[in-house]
Amino acid sequence: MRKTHTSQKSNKTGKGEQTRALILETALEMFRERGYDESTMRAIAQKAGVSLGNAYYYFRSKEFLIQAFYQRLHDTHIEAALPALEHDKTLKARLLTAMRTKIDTMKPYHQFAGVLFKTAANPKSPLNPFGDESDPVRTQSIQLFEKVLDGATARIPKDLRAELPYLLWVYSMGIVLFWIHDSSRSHRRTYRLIDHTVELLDKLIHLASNPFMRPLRKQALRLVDELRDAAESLDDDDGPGDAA
Amino acid sequence: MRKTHTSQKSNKTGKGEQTRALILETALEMFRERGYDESTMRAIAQKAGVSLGNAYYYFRSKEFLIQAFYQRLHDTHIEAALPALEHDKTLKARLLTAMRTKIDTMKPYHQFAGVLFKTAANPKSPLNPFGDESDPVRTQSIQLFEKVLDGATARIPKDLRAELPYLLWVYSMGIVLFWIHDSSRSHRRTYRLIDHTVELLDKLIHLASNPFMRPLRKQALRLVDELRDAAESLDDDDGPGDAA
DNA sequence: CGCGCTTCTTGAACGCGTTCAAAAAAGTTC
DNA sequence: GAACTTTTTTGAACGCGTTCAAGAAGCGCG
Repeated sequence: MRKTHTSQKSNKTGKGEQTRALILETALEMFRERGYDESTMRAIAQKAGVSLGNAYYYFRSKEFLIQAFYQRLHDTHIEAALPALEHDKTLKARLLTAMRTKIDTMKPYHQFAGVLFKTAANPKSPLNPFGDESDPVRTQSIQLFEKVLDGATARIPKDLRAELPYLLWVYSMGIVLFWIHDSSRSHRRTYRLIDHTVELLDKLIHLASNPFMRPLRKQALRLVDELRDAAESLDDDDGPGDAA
Repeated sequence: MRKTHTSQKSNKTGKGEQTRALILETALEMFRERGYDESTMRAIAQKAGVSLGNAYYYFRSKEFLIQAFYQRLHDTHIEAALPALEHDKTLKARLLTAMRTKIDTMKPYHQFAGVLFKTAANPKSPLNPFGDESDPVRTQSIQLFEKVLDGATARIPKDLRAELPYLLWVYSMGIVLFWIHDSSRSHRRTYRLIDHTVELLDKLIHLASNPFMRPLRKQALRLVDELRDAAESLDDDDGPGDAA
């Protein structure tokens, strides 16, 4: 896996890596244009000008192609969200921006997303958002909400503040789940849902920040911790997994 | 689809219905013993002593077999929950019983359930719990929580009370989702989660019932209504669906 | 019985994701 | 260059879910 210094002879980034990138780009393009089911491995390979087996040499399964797509989608979202967030100062506004740009970004892939989350719900799938394979994307997503909170003026107790990025990420996954099922024009239902839930969340966060609510808040946060712990130990199962 | 009156000549419930039942029972048994992936349509057909095509004559796809399994599971849960509920009077105790018996019932099918909810998360799947095909099971499930609430002594405002059965059903789906991912011994993590969430829910319900909370509660309930509306109109899509 | 009609049953066939032994290409060492 | 190893590439093959044209079985009616 050592890279051959700086490949001087040509602009290649390693022969294999080039093929890998070719296949990936071809696949992503095909997903966008034809959707998931139509983008068969054979079709992708053919369009990329490689053999079927070769595609499998670089991507263990079709799901790993989706995983790459997932990452790409997230990167695009970050690029859209960060600049937009600079204008917003209140927690509510910042949350709204983060969520709206998220849906904006995903919009072109609505039909494809259905498949994405179908497989994502499978505990054994590499796309499972709580699983190991999704760790990079998940971490980055949570970091985005970290930033959403950091730039906001709201005063939030430490205990809640610590868990909030994670909680907001889970919330965002719920919104995406709704969006997948949303067949209304321009997904207006999802945008409306975002408006309403963000407003409610804003109120809830302030309510939960009230000293009066401390005991209930503590209990709820303990629960969240437990959930998170559990979500993180999905590995040691009896199943054969995907280690071919 | 008209039923041929009362079939007088024999104890058959229609020739076809017999074959259908045979295939279904064989499939359910195989699911239990071998899990989902191992129970291929070919294997099911062979074990049932019919041809492969014949299985497809009665079940449009493999997923429709799971749908039947789903219904069966629910029936078993009802049978276990109703008697047990007679001993419990408080809301907390009744909720606990309902949820614990739910997991008890599903326990033998843990590995299988993973697949079940993988496909259930697909909007196009007949197993989608919000979709039309799941209507009977969903309605019955909500009715169970209706009964859970009816037998409880807690005083709950009308608006909340009206939505609560649905909300508790959604909650129960969340628990099941957790359970699917839970690989701890005897699923103790899930049981612990139930204990904690039920206690929290109990407190939340009482908190939300406080006149003080009326405005926030109203807003939240409006949101729930909207969510429910949206969830119920998933049909008119552009996709080809499964009408083949 | 023969005829027509519906219901039921069959097995071959298709395209899919995936696997694999083997060949080709590239890299390494003398 | 030759010999060897490693990386890359290939295409046939497998088992799967699903489809379909064709036939068999059941049934009412003359």
